[in-house]
Amino acid sequence: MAEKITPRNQDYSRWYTDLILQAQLADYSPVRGCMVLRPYGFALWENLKNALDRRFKATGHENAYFPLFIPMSFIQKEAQHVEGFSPELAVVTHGGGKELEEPLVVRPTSETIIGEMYSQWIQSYRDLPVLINQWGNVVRWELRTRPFLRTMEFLWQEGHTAHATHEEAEAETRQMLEVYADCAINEAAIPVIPGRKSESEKFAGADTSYSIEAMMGDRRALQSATSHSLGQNFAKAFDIKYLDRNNELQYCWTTSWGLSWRMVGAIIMVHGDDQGLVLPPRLAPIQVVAVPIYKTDEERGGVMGAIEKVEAALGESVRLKVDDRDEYSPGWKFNEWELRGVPLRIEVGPRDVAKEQVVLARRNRPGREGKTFVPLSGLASAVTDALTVIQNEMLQTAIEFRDANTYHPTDYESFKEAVSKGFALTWWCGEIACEDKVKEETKATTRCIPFDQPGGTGECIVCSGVAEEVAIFARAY
RNA sequence: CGGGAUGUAGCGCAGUUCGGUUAGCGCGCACGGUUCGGGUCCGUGAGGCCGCCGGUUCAAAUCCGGCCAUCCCGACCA
Repeated sequence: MAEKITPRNQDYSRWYTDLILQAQLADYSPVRGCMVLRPYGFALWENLKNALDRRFKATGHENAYFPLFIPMSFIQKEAQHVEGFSPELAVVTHGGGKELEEPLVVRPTSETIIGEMYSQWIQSYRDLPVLINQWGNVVRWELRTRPFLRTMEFLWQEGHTAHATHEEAEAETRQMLEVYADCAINEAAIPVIPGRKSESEKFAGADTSYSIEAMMGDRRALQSATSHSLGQNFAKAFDIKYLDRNNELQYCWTTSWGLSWRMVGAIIMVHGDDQGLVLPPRLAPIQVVAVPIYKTDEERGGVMGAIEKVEAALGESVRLKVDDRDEYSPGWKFNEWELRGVPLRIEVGPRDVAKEQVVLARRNRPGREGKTFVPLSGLASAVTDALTVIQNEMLQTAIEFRDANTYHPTDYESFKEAVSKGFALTWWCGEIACEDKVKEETKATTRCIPFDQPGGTGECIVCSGVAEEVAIFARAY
């Protein structure tokens, strides 16, 4: 753990992997492109998962589980879908020592097998809507991988719903994007921009795709979650039909929406600094770490007594860890817990015991600035207040960073400069040709067409044609 | 799949040019002591198919051939 973290301005991507490995979120595995999620990383993912799951339940969804294996023929039923996913499928051709009659695909996503089941479960308008979510893993044969951001196997959730009308499906799609945005902003302290994907960027098989887009610490964009309005594409491919009130057979309208452990990567890159992780209090596996400081046995007794009072005062209200390891010095522990991103540290030394106080040190304000003295008597509320303050400050800092690096270019030259150093929010005519030109010349792509639009029309930044909407262009992960 | 690089202790590396006793160093690990309000210091010790297979040689981490793996840069991507 004594290794140094590569500074961000020296090599951002090494900084990123240094943090993941040294903070023990994850490790590389013997399998190329697959990572091991270590307990600390899993705890972070679990907290995110619980925060999302609460919201899913609150909006009427239930969890279920569908098979890992999907018959090859299922994938081929929806034309766009097969075209989009074929290059990255893992396929099982043998089982039990025999060649399979039909190869099985390891799911890259589950629209097809869930669609197949929905076609059996749905008969009547009375069966609708069907609102199911699945927590699981999927596999996509990626050529270049990075921990959390792009791994061959990843953990995620995928919601799949079926509705009687287009309007209802569209409302569901938008609602779930809102859920993601709310979770990103209020749990992960990541400001995200919700919007619509361009035609070229949308999900294989969707009518319309929506996403939330976030700016990372290197000013590149990360698509943090997506929600798709699938129209009747999958309903027609899988024969998902119902009888309406007039006894007429109708195809369902379906949706799907997903968020993966990629969000953990976003948390790292949005909040982390050169000392290590900075985790938002609401999701941090350890919210508060208490570090005792002493020299003699006598001091130890007094300090540990005070630590017990800290534990009693905080009770179950926060996720507290007491670092009573004897083999490390306090300074060593400070550095380690800062590396691991614990939002709030409590220091208790002999001087504090004498004054019946403790030191609170806030992770998001390094050094002396983030340290305050708090009397033991009012500790519980001081700690919960501090956690709230940290959560809010982290979001505020991230908003300011994003806004400071978002440009509104009005000519192509300044546009090119803008996407080389941040987000460009500007008029776009909607033509793929313009997107392609931008991509070729700058490596930037349209991230989304934000819901928040200025109105009116403008000149497309690329071709100067009439544009009715503004889009975010950026280099993306 | 194209271009570049690297495989030596758990991790990071030196040694390979020009073959030669017992393969080193730092960190980490174990033990003892010392220290403890911002990564203490000292001592002792454990730990190695030198990526794999083959060849040359009295002798290979070192030379030759093949293979494998990983990383970086490009084309595709939650």
